[in-house]
Amino acid sequence: MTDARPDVDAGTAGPPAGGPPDGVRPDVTHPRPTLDSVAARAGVSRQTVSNVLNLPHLVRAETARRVSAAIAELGYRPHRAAQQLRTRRSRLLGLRVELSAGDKVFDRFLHALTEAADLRGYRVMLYTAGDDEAEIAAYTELRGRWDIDGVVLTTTHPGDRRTAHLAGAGLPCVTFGRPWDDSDHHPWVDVDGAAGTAEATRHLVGAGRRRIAFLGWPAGSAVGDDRLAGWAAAVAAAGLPAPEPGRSVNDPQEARRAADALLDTVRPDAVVCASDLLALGVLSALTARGRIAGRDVAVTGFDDTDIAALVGLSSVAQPLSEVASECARLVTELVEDPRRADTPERLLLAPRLVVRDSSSGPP
Amino acid sequence: MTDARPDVDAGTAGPPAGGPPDGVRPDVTHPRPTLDSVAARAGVSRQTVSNVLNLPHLVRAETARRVSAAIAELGYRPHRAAQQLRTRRSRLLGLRVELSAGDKVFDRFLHALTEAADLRGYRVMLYTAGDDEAEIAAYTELRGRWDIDGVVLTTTHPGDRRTAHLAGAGLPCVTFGRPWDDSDHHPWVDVDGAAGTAEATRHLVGAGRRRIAFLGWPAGSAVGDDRLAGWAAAVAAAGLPAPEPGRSVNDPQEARRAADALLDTVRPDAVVCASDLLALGVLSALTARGRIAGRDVAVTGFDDTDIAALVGLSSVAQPLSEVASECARLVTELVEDPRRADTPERLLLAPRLVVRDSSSGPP
DNA sequence: TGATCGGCTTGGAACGATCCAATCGTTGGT
DNA sequence: ACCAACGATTGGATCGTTCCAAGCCGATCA
Repeated sequence: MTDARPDVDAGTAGPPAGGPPDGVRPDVTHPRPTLDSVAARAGVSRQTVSNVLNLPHLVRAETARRVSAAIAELGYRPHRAAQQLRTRRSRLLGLRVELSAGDKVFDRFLHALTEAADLRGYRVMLYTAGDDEAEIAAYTELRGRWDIDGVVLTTTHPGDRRTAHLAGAGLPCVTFGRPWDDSDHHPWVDVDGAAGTAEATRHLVGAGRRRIAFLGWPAGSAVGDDRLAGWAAAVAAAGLPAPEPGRSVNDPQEARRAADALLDTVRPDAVVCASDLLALGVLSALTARGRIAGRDVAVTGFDDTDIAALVGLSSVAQPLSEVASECARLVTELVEDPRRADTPERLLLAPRLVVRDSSSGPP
Repeated sequence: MTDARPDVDAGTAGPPAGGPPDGVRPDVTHPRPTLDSVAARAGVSRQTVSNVLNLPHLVRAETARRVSAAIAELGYRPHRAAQQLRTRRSRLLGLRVELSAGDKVFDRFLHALTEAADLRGYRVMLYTAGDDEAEIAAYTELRGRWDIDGVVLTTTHPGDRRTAHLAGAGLPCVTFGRPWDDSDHHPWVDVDGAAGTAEATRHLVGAGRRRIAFLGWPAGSAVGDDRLAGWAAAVAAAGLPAPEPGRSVNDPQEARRAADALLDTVRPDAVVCASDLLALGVLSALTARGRIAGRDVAVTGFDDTDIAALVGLSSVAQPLSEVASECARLVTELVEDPRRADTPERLLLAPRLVVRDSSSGPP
């Protein structure tokens, strides 16, 4: 349930009592309660009921009590469509549904965002788009026809034109992901990837590792460069060497090859990886040469996917619930007070390392 | 955000072209076009415009043309909230967002459903619920306040009380998943698990395997029993023995143990598994004893998850796009013509085996 | 020619909420 | 005791669409 208000509903206690399978009364018979019917019952006017709900300070306590009772008895709930027609607010947030790469990250974000939005009286409405241009085209429809109040964007990248369009259309938005170029005139929430790899690196240093390599994606990826930077800074801070990083795209075969090359050339006693999939490549390469992850070479991944838990891989976990609830907060605040657009908030949240066998053996 | 893609900038083609970043006109100045403004422009009445859109056969061709032109010029789009207020139809479908088990199944279904619904002029709205009772409680809010037209349920199970409640409340629904007990007075779409394991079994028979075992979940799981039945039927049809099935919950360690036991006692030359995770247990057990999957023992999984593709595991894939589009069709048809509730459609779609190395070597 | 019929078209009412201006009832000041 | 000021409450208008019953018009038929 969503509402924080005193809604009765009841319906719970009573046993099914046999007979037709509805503890729920078929509301078809009873017409839906409206402001007027509540007002009639409480012996006040329509507007007073509305005030009780929206501007309680205008109503005398005694009156408010009577009205609340009537609301509860009738099971009244304001009708969104009517509110929306009058106020031009839908309390609907748009979210583009992505085919995630199998890491449950988007899934979990989606779940958390739905809950966080719910707490604020908003709902998440989905849309799809083949690419950014299609998404930009979809905004017209989403705004004009469905009247969404705001948008949550999830995969920012350099040269992202979406936020500029949204700003131009006056549609509030937040991004999960920082803007990777200058255009940051919108609020955003992101996870500090560099802090994550840095924490992983420090953990390895603390475990006695001295030759810590990095396996990342090809240079030029914003997210990837960020994660690399964290490792580089941490090894430098520890006074350790920073061997040339390995590079691979996110593909099992390719990752395995890159891991092999890295093990051969660098001969590290630990590898920090930019993703769990890359880390799996390292684990596989280690197994193939009869070496044991966590004992011979420590390995860490990134994103704390199911696979990581499955194979005992230490991994950096993103605080997705927090990200989602901040996204919900920022975008709804912007909806409810557009002046905030002038001073957008930016949040960089710290991830946290989940330690498993792959990094906890003796050095 | 996280994104596993190493996205190089690209920056696409078009230069920002300088100037303010909006090809979009700020509609703030021009008030939103309404039926009335379109009517004025076309020189007809409000209702005629509405008829052009909703009941075109009532309007003379020439008039319709004029009206259409006016609609196009003004960029008019009917306002959902107003329509909804009048017609009591929101064109919103509710879907409970689940924390899936890491197999991308729910993700892909979600994406496909959003697209399929879109094609029919509907949108998917998300909600969460801790358990079925909470979900049932949420219906009141979703229906009464958000006015959703229908619900798509995704994880049916024996003793599922949700559909009965929805029927009682008169809220249309479809389930992805057949009802596992008698109460099937609602349309549903499901994937024929038995057909899937049967196909996998026949494939193994065709590849020369003669001692085909089954590794499933503990008895009593509806989905699991179904998948087992397909295997049992197929081995029987081939005149092969049906060894006692192995049983394990969906846990890596446990699956490995069960696989070991199965290999020891049954000594099969092929194993059909009820899930990819169980199949991974078999693969792991094989590797540990120096035997090669696909050559010594053929293995198939179920669900065609990423992991299956990753390790070259043959797996039964569900036709999720089709499931989603049928779900969308069934629920929207029900919304638009409630009489169909008397004769609910039921669809059992056949999955398809994706053959990989784990089952394609010589017997 | 005038009444009848059907096809299009029309304006008014309704959906259920909020905004607004006006009203009512108290209280306080003089 | 009267008026002003203020707080609480009221009825009417409004958002943009669809439903409804009535109206207009030209064509058909007696």
